[in-house]
Amino acid sequence: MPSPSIYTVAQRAGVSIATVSRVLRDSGPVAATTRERVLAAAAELSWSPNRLAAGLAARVHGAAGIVFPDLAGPYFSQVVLGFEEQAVADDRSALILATHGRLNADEMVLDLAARVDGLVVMDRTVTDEVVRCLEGRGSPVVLLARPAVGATPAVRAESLDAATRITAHLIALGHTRLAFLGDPEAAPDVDDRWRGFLLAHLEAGLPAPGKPVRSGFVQDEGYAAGTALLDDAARPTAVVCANDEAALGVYAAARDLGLRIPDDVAVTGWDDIPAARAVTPPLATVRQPMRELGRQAGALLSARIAGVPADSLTLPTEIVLRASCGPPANSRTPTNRIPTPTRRLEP
Amino acid sequence: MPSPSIYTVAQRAGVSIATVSRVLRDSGPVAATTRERVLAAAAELSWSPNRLAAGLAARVHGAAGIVFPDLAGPYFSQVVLGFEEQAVADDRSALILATHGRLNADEMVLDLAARVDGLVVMDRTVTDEVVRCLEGRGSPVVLLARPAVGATPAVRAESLDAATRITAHLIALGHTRLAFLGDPEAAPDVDDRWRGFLLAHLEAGLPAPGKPVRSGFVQDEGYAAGTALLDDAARPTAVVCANDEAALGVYAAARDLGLRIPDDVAVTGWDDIPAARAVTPPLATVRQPMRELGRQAGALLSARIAGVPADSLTLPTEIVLRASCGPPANSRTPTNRIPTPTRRLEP
DNA sequence: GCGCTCGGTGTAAGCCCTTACATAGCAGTG
DNA sequence: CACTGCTATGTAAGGGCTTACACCGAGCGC
Repeated sequence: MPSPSIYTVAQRAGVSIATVSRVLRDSGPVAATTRERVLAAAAELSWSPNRLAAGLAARVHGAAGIVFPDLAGPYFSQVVLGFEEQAVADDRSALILATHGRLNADEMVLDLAARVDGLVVMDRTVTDEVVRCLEGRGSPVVLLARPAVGATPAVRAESLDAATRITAHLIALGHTRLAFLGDPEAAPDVDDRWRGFLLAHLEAGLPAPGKPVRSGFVQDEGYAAGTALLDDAARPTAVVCANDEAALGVYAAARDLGLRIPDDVAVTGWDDIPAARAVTPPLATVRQPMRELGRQAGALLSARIAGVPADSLTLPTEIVLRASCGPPANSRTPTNRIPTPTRRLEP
Repeated sequence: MPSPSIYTVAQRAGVSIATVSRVLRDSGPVAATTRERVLAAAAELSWSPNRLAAGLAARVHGAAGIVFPDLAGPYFSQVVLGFEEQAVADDRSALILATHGRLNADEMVLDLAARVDGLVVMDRTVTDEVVRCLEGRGSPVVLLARPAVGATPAVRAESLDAATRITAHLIALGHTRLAFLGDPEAAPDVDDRWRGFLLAHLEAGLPAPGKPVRSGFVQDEGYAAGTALLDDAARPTAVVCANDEAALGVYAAARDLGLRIPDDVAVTGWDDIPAARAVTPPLATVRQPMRELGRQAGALLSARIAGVPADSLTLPTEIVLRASCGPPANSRTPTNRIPTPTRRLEP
């Protein structure tokens, strides 16, 4: 038995397919009794309209996609979840695409674009070139955690200023040998954090720090980089990490080297993942509104899909000072927060 | 200018639309020179076939979906990522749907089913009823981390045995007052863990333990539950947690209550998330192949979509003993692993 | 030379909807 | 009572692709 179609339902309800469509989409007037009959017929056949056909006719996909490098750690998960929430709120399905190492990322993204009404593109997953190509083909794009491209808006969390200030805080505590752990080339946000780190040195009149100690976003890489960095008599007294998970790797490295945090080495992270509060000492970090980033990107995308031009947006971050960056180890609930203001980028 | 269609391309290449389709789908014979011309025409117009139309004609969505409760923590992220990998490998897009608290989950899942070729359904997101309904409508389903339903197969990680053994390990260390932290009603897997916990008591001839201390999967809930549990003179000497994040919440609770792990209280988790190795002392836990769960579910789904009947599958877990569960605190690299065998459920 | 097989191509019939436009009935006007 | 203005419904034209089937010419065995 072939699955029922709008024709089957129309026949059973004794109306035309146009009326069935009207009932379902609630477009155009339908008599109450007719509506009942149609609904009943649809229920009896347990029919639901074929999305493919509906989309084809209406020229709409009813779906939005998000492209991200990986789903490693809370940051990406939360962003994706925020995006999904917004998509559902806008009555769209959410498609995901992780590029990881995949070399044909461009191709995959282009392919994905053919099945959605718009796309959120994170980080360095694809080149600006591809973004322009997408827009050229009529796919609205919103960038996330990377700079705007032409008329394509970007949603970001403030990084530069927060990085400057958390570094300045460490310097104010007396640290003079600081290291940055992370890879500025891995993501635009990390580059901002690195530049803030540099800026704080400049502003404090300190000599320029050493090059970044390259590390990815995962704990294992933080452990490896942290071990290399700290297993040295000339080790820094403070390590500013590009994200919390790498910082947790440094925690493990310090523990395995017999170093105490913050007495022997101060550590800061970025993101404020839950584990940051579970470790001892609690990890000082910069909180960014991960879920909100995804949600806002989704909302901007919806606007663009609707034809409304959208401006770029920078969400505020919040410095969260905790015991890992130097306050006496005996302080019990070190959660002072210094908010930074929201700001909108000029178009 | 309307976007190009297969007709535009055919015209430009001087062939019929059938030939264009053949070139693109590589179905049927096409002369090499003709192929070139078509490809060139498509490139010049930067045309790519409309997926909606293609899907409609071929009666295929080229997409698979996964339904999960939330994306909180590494477990769900990794599972989803594994699923995405498999989907891409099978040349399908991945759709996600988080049900969170949303009360109309059933409806949303049914809606999602209308836009994919098959669905992976995790945990208690929807009832068995809905699963049957989906299958009834011709949507293949694979269950994940929940029991099979009729002919719908399930992919799971072994829980009962591992829970029995890690509890037995604690008992062997001399613990007699153990508590289980987690909500057996929250997820079938947690229920298995709870039953394993009970079983170990039985086997050891210990009196039945108290009821589970209810807690969700997130750290904050673990903290709250842990605080309530430990802030009591009659506190247990060991806490078996339903997952690592809740266990990390217990870590924070213990710290805030001035209790030492494992001297004052032993703690175990579940999942073996990266942070389990970063905390001090390292967290003993049960590793489950999170990514692999998602991948296998995706693979089974592909099989079912292809019309191949698929059997349920249980993946092995691995007990990872670390300092949190009792070995002297000075032991440095406590990573003994006790593997459990893979097994297949009989159909 | 003759029918045959077969590679290469075109024709046209769907796939299942949405929606502009046409039609019909009916209550309310002047 | 003809006419207007609705509301309720039907008709039919797509939307952009896949694919069964028909067709045509060329190489081939005999």
